[in-house]
Amino acid sequence: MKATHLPKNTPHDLKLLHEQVTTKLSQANYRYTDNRRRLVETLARYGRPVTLPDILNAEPALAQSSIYRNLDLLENIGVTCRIAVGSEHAHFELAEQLVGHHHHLICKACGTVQDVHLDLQIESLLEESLAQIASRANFAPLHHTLDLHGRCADCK
Amino acid sequence: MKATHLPKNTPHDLKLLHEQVTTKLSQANYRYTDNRRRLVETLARYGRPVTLPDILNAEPALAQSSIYRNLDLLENIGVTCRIAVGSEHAHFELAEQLVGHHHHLICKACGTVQDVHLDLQIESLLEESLAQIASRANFAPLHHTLDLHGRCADCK
DNA sequence: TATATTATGAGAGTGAGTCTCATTATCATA
DNA sequence: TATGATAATGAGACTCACTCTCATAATATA
Repeated sequence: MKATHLPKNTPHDLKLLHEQVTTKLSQANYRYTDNRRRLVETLARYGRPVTLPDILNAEPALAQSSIYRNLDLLENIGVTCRIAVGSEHAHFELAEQLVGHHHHLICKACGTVQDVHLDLQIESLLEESLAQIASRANFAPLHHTLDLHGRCADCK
Repeated sequence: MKATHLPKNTPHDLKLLHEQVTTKLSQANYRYTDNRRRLVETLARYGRPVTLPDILNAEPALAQSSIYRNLDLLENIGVTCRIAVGSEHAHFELAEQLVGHHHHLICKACGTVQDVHLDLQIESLLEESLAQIASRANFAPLHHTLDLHGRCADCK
């Protein structure tokens, strides 16, 4: 359990984030309750995909069932994203619509996931290549995920 | 290792595959039992990542516990690979050491996973870029996974 | 053949995640 | 501000993919 990244939770970013989430929620006729606000803020503060225990660690007053329920709801309206890493806890983070397209470094030892950005040029080459592959397979592409597995700085 | 593209279940490929698995098993002091042989052959025949129900469907006589146990054992010696797709069943396929590096088309609707190959040139550019990212993050990379999510031909 | 080791299968056990439902909070309208 | 309608919450029961246990069976070695 390492310290959370800080540059992401500046008051300004948080304010903007809350505004965006407010919009998305109200468009779907949902309320931006305290629970949901705390959940979104926790994800923003971590700045990387986290598990339910991570969330509970940051916000022990939240109920497990409510967290899962809200993560599901938020995922459906494009605020949150669930990623399956291994067979243990799922990881959750803010959706790419909010924090931008990125990829993951996944530590085989401690399970921590870290966000990284691919060179834009390679990213677009990749997109192109994937589009070709998809059309060849008669597959309707939505998005891609690219993860690098290995050992993080702390574990290697 | 080019024979892994389409005719995956030709007798010749199967024979070669069994030879490779035999070697790996004996090196680890394990036996190539009937159960394991059937499991490997089933994965080879499917030619794409499959779930436990898929395996049971092809080989109903196998015991669930034995399948999971052997998939675990085979994964540890580099014969098999488990991939986490969603929150439902895990998917299993032959390891890249045996069938070559590849990527996945994952259908959001039916959950089916399909193997695809990326253009070699882009693949190496990607490798390079990922190596850079890893070294910048002081991360020891082992391998990467690239999945395209969307809807398969049958579901779109 | 005898003996030690490894593999198997049936079912019990585990635990992440979901569902239920009674309670509470919030909204809309008068 | 009341009042009724709707949405959200939390505690715990429940599900189900997966793992573990242990008695039995198969295989290897002496």
